[in-house]
Amino acid sequence: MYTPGQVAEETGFSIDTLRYYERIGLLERVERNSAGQRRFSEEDVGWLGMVRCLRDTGMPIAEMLRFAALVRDGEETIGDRITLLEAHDQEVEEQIALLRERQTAIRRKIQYYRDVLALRAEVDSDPPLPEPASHKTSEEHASH
Amino acid sequence: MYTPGQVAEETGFSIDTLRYYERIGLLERVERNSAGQRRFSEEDVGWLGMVRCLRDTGMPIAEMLRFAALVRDGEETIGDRITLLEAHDQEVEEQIALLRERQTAIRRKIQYYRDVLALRAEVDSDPPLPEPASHKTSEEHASH
DNA sequence: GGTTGACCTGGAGTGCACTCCAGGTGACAT
DNA sequence: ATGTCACCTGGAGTGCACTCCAGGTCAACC
Repeated sequence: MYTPGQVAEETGFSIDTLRYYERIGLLERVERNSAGQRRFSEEDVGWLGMVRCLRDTGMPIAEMLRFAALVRDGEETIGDRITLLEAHDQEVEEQIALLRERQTAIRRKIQYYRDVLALRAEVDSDPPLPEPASHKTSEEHASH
Repeated sequence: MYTPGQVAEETGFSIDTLRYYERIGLLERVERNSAGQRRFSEEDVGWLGMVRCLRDTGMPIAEMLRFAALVRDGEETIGDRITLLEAHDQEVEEQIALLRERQTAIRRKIQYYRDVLALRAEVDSDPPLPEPASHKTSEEHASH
């Protein structure tokens, strides 16, 4: 049995968020002690671990609620749970791929800036080089 | 010169979003034709490509505005731009690492569900196996 | 017996990033 | 002339996921 503070500590959700999750039904009615304070079970904490995974991977709350409903409805929904999680896994895969792609572009940009600096340093240290006619370098972001 | 519709098409930002970006200064005052309609330059579109990278990798608008300000302030800010982008690149790296980690946990869960199904199929086909005393498998999510 | 400190409730407020709307303009096709 | 289409403006509204608040309850320590 864990106090709200302990669970907040362990799961990284704030106490307010835990209450919020209970209110909207993402967390099943948590037990209380005699004073009406929440006492989270091991199972609650385990479920919150799952919620954390799903949330950190961008699953909207509405879908987590659907998943929670499946879990509540017992073993006969395991097939559906697999389907749901696999679809989500696929989305995570795509998220990562997009991130990597964008990251590559950002790194190219960084390299571009580095090149500009290097070039400037070179020009500053050398006496003016013989330069081809036109100028006006039209700056960067024709990026691709 | 591109019409708003074309830019929306190319960059994936809605026309409303383009207007919004201009309003808040993320996009510099876009040129207009005689009728007051926007005509985006090649440079605008290039910049929007950068904005897309940053946005897709989770950079908040406030920070994109800081970056935009650096770009506006000319070449002497290139060092700062590199610093900013490198910090962001680092964050993207961490994002991806977290995503991968959570994904692994989700996949473990999927596998767990698969095992449950497999086990059930086995039990259903065989006659009841000799089973140790206690029951009530306390269900899943003590995940790890 | 008084003061922390951790918790409770219902409900209101926040921040972010858009998104929508009403009412209007100008260019072009039928 | 009459649509209709793509665009314009300022401002209001939306959706999501929290986060905060006022006022209150217990238990425990000084």
